[in-house]
Amino acid sequence: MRFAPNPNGPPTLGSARGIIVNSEYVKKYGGKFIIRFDDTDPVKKRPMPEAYGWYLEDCTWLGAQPDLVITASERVDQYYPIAEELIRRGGAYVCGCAQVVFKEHKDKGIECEHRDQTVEQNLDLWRQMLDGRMPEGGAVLRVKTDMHHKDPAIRDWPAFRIVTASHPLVGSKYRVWPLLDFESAVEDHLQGTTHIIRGKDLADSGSRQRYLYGYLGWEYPQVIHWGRIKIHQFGSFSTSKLRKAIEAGEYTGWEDPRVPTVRAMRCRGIRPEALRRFMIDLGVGETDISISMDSIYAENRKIIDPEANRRFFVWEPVALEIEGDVPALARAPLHPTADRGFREIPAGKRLFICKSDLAGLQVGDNIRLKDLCNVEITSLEPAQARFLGKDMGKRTKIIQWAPVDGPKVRVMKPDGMDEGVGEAGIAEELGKVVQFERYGFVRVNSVGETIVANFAHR
RNA sequence: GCUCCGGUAGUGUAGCCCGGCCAAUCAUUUCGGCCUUUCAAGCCGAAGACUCGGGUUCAAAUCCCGGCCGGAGCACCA
Repeated sequence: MRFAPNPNGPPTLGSARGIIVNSEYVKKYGGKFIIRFDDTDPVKKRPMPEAYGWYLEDCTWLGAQPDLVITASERVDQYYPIAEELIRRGGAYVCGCAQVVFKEHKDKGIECEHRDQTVEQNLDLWRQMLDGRMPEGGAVLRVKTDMHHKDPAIRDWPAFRIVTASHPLVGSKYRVWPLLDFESAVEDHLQGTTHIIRGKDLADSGSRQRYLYGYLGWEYPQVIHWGRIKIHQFGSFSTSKLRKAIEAGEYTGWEDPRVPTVRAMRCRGIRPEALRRFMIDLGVGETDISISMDSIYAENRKIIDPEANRRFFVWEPVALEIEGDVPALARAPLHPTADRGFREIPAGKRLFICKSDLAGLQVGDNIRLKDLCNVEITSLEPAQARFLGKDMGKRTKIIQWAPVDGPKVRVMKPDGMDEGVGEAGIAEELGKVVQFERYGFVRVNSVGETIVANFAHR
């Protein structure tokens, strides 16, 4: 099995599906999981040098360590002898038609004059392509299929073209570059690929590539196609679009919580196992699907809920003055069910509560400040209350609070940000996932003057 | 225009190949209830689907034909 990305950005959730499902089949049935970088276009889909490493990192994080990593751009000279053999067997010809001309021939099912060239003529022209006597755009090497094939998409397809631009990885080492159908077909054979899962946008590739396999006497792998995947919360996205948006400064980078990359998920505290379960559950259907992050979040919650410590965070804080014997210190459990000890939070007569909580209160209401005490609201503006006692008593509304000298906390969310004050202990959770009570799960990303956390989900 | 591929609850998914055990699985979602020092989690319950029309058959989600709807390919992109 293989996963064959173009490294023009880091893996997205769409890539994650390919990585996870392919590697899962290998885990289940044996075989090898290969990452193959299809980076044979130095211009239109120009690869990004950093992205190669990003793929490997994210694969490992996703629990899909590849058995082999190959990079097409470093192997182009291995493709040339195969092209030559193909020409010798009469399976390909050098076509000098202008693009628009050939397009018309294709649509009408007309064979061009280059198709009848002899093997010797083709070999000579091929060498001219290789050694620079042929200009860029001057000719392509075409695989002979059938110009009367009922599906125009299959008719004599191009296998190599001349590109003089420098490649980010191998520079100007090659001037004749293979196109995907050729490169992919040859590598699949070279690596002994038995099963391919790929997007249904490549469904016609099989028909094209079978001609090549036929000329060379190779056996074509089993293929499954799957539909497009869309995510409600992110809409449709493409790596190149994201890249533009990031370069334009719309996002802080590839790890921005608003972006559907694997690394952004990691920085939000989404666990690889949650992604794996989700992607495996999706299966390999051919239907286009439009999924919701909710399912991923639900999987993730099952994993992190038992592990995440609880902390107080008050967004849009407003001060509440309390009259009476408010304890100076609160002892709150780090986790509601697991026996993990307590955290101590300084309290006192002046505390922060959420503006939205205050908005739901009326004078005379009794509320519980969680793990601290009960109070009765005596005034709304300014917010004032009276200490009632430390005991819980009968059921009352329970809200969280924060000390007035607590650290500033900023939570970056997929759809904005929240700012407020939290308990000092949050700083101890750097890099970890915690639950801000009555708010949601976050990953603490940086600790400084302001603590910055990325929102995972509720 | 030519070609190919799909269509099960709001969203995914199982079942379809090899027709009956399907008054259709599981998850998510939404809504109730229980529990609870979080509007979390957990537990209990409810809601909600075979695209339509023909045909074959004792019997169709499953097989056949047609319509409708959706997606993809027809690049010197991947």
